[in-house]
Amino acid sequence: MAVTIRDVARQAQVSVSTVSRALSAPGLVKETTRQRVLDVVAGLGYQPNRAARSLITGRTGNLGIVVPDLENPFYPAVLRGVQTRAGEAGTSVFFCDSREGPETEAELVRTMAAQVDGVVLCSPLQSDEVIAELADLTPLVLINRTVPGVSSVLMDSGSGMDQIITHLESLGHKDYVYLGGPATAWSHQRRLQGLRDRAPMLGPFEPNFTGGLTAAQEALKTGATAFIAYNDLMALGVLSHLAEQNIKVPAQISVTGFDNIIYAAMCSPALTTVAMPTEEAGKVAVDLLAARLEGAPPESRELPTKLVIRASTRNIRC
Amino acid sequence: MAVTIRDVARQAQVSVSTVSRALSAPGLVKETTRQRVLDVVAGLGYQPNRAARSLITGRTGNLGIVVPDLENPFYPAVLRGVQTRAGEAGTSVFFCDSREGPETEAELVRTMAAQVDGVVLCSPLQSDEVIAELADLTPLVLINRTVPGVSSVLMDSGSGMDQIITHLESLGHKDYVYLGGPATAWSHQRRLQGLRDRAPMLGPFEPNFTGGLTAAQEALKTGATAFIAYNDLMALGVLSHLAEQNIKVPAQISVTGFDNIIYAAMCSPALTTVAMPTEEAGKVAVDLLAARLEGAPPESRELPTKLVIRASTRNIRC
DNA sequence: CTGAAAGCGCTAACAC
DNA sequence: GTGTTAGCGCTTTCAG
Repeated sequence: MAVTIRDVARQAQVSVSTVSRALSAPGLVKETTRQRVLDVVAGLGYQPNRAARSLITGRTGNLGIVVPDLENPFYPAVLRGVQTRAGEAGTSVFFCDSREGPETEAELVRTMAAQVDGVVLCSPLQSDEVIAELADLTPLVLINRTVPGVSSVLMDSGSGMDQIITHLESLGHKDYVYLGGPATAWSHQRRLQGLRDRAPMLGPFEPNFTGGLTAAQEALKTGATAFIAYNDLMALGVLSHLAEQNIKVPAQISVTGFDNIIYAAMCSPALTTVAMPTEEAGKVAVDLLAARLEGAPPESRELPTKLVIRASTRNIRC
Repeated sequence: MAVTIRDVARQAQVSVSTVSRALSAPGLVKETTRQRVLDVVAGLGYQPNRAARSLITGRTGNLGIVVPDLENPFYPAVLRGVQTRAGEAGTSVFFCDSREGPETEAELVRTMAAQVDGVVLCSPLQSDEVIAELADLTPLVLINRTVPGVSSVLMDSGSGMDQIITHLESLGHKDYVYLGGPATAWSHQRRLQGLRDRAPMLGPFEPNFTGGLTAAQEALKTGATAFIAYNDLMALGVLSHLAEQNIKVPAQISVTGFDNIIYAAMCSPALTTVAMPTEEAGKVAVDLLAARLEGAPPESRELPTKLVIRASTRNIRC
């Protein structure tokens, strides 16, 4: 059997409560005794039993995150941020991939709720009602989605779209088209708002490579000189289809994405895209969750985005 | 406060032990009472408190996985497999990214050990000794690594290398070079074995895009007609460098990778590579872990790999 | 087949 | 400052 708090107490010649206090409320115990306890703890390699602790405190010291698609590098990046910040606080993170399934998403949160102190929900596809219900079950922080009364961290998609269009127009493009993502995705709606009817929207398409393949076909029919993809994965699909059709990017058509996933810099031509503060968003989400656990009211934070100009966009006159 | 087993017992007019049995040892209770209990459970929405349960059983019902680099799509794929199989068993999974840091890796396993029933360790860079020590701490399953006395699931890298070379030679290549990965990586060693000195090795290089950039530079000096990259990420870097140098792939040089990450099909030219049964490996790892928990001895399983021929390799005479 | 009771390891009143 | 004690919610003997 593992070493328990009693073993430590016995060897340090104090009571179990003193050991407990020395460990979790250092201020309440005399420095010398505390040191003695700590020495014994180190000597015995004592590790408090989390189950016992959480049984009594009601806290698990864990947090959960559910993402819609781990194959989209956008989410691993968020995950890293969450892990980093959570790790600093000694919190472990449960992870789940909902595979773009709204019901799965809700189900996963419900399952997690029982064993975490709170969950981070990335780009949920659920209705506001369901999300509000989930937030009722466990402290919730949304990423890229707002629901009244629920904390969230947003990445400014609207401004990102604005930056893309400004860039495109500065290159002389007048005829561009937006290749839309899932209608229920908050990011998509925000990008649409940023578009302000300055370009027609096609779609919705699946927010992945395959979706981009399809989107490119439709977009070609419009005669537009620039394609604005909902995200990088889709843009990669667009690039691939255009390459296959022997259409030169950016000579004939300019293409932009969203997210700045690592492959955006690796493909050719390298993709002009909007960088999202993914890792930062993960960290902020953990902070917001921590605040909620301390009793703070729900809060929303919006992080800035920034256009990254690479090789997939070019002056129309060239 | 949440509903407890006592609430259920009271309402179902049975003792708590009967409720407990109805839930976790259905055979020990009369069918009719069991049904009554189950009805009450459903009605009240009772969920057993995991902390209390694990305090007494010593099991957490969780498992952990640590991967070296979540940005390499290879690992999200493994993660998915793990999640899928674990989910079927009602097990949750803790996740951690060691960012290619051997000490971090060990530290993460130690931290996890306290709160999981076992951990899956992907492509560890640690020494056999450290891994054996970790395996002593908690049931361990290795992916892409063998250590005596520890369960592992392997993907047949040697055969993959063999398939690549056979393919290359069938295309008339005689002069090819292997761009090596981290010397401590088991996969790298296995690939080297598969090479059987039929080609020189360069490197080691970092197993990522940047590493590929560097590797391509060195490889070009050799005058080889085909570059075999340690993995796809590296191959992507190679492709990128060659494109930049205006060297045509596969017309002038053929390039192959390993892993068949999703981007291998998305880049241009699409990459000839060795498909790894990543998701399957994740599932098998969970199975092996479950077996160990049941008291089975350590076991190793090797999964087959398969060459996927795409557009980055071509007959040397074309 | 079912119930009573004894803890699992820890924290948090409550005393001193 | 420190010790004593009563549980947290559950499983598991042990009786019946």
